[in-house]
Amino acid sequence: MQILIVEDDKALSNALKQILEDKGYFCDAVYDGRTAVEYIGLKRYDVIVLDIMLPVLNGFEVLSKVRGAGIGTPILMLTARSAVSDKVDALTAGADDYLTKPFDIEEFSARVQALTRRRGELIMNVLNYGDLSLNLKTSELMCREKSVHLSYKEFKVAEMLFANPDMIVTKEILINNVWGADSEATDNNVEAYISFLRRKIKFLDSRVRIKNIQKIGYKPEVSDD
Amino acid sequence: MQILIVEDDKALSNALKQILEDKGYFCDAVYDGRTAVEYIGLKRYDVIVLDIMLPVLNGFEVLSKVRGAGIGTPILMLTARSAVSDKVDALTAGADDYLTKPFDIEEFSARVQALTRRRGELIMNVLNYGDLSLNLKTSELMCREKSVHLSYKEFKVAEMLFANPDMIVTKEILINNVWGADSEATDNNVEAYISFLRRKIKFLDSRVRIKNIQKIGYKPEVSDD
DNA sequence: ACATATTTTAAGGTTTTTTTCAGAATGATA
DNA sequence: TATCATTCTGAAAAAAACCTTAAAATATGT
Repeated sequence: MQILIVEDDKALSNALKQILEDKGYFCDAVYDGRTAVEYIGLKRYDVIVLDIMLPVLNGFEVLSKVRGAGIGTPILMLTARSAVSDKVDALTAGADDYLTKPFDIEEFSARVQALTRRRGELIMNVLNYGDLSLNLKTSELMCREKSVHLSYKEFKVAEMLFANPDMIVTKEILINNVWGADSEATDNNVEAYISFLRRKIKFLDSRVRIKNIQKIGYKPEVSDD
Repeated sequence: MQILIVEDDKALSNALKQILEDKGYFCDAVYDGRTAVEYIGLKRYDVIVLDIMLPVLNGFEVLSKVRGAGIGTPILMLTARSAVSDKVDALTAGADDYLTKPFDIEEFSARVQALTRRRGELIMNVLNYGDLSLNLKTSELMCREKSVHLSYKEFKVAEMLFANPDMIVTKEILINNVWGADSEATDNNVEAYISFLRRKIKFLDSRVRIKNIQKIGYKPEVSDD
């Protein structure tokens, strides 16, 4: 398990490194945003621990570059004060979890460990796709500043699509997973919900699109414009 | 099962080796393109995992040497970033599957496993013929940079032709497989679809042609010019 | 029970796919 | 070469799949 620690306070950085290495993780530590982006481009990490206050590029800038490059590595953000707006910013910017300084060591390892669970059974708070992030706890769909609430079924459909971005999700699969295998739901139900989701994604000014491949199914993609 | 890992990032290489050996595969790891070609010439592998960015010879060059030597070992390409053109290149150059870095471990093993299924029941994501490759999931037909979407029936016809490039596929077989044995479809339906396909293949500037043998059927071939 | 939010249903519109058909082109045969 | 059968192709019609929206029906919370 490879972890990147991005934290300019060297004392803290060393401490975190120590803690994680004791748990058997392999860690790289960097001390500014630009170097972090370089490292992330070069090597595959399982988790990135990212401070917000950083020289050169700050945490949010790093985050948006990373997500912008289509890299979905789980990110644990370290926010200085407990300012609510920072937490919210971190999550809307595509982080998977955040922790407010000062924090408890046990708390810290627990969060990292949660993020290293292999995907699928990963306990994530947030599911990222493109510039969108779906908060799995609150059903909020966010893109940069904006955010909308998804209804239960909208949420389930979005989760299906964004959790398996490589595969094309058929209407049948959606019906089975969202409405239930023995339901009466028709293709039109799915179509209606895809339409609802598209409207909300458009409202968020996201670059994500839900593409239809006739007779096969739906698949999310990131558009160019 | 013998697997060759061609990846110059030693950390990643070791990780992949570990993963595959845990699953019971025997792995060799090499760190540059030339050595890879040597190994492949010497020993028979069941799957080759091939990075694109490599010292001495890059992934594409290795791929074309291997295929040029008439070696058909399934190849899983690792492309950095999700640059679409790289994916397309990998597939058109004769790879059997690709994976975008960074990737999920489960995803990786699943792909390798898919490629080690004994041929015939091989689960392929892509069907190659000449300079064309047909994405079996998305119904995209690609040739170098370009790519077009095939409709359901176009796709089925193309699949029939390219999956059995040695045999001449009769109209009857096509009708049975694409339209269904009890359908009303006439020979002209087949002719129309062959025409659609030819137009799209021409649009892609491919060297593949669909040849007609009077009163018998159709067969794909690679033209000289 | 009321207001609010969610889900279902249905109808009309749009787009894509498929079929049809007629004329042109090609190939086989005498 | 003339004739006939087969195949090719483009345009248009028909069908199917999909999208969107509004309104009706349900569900949920206060």
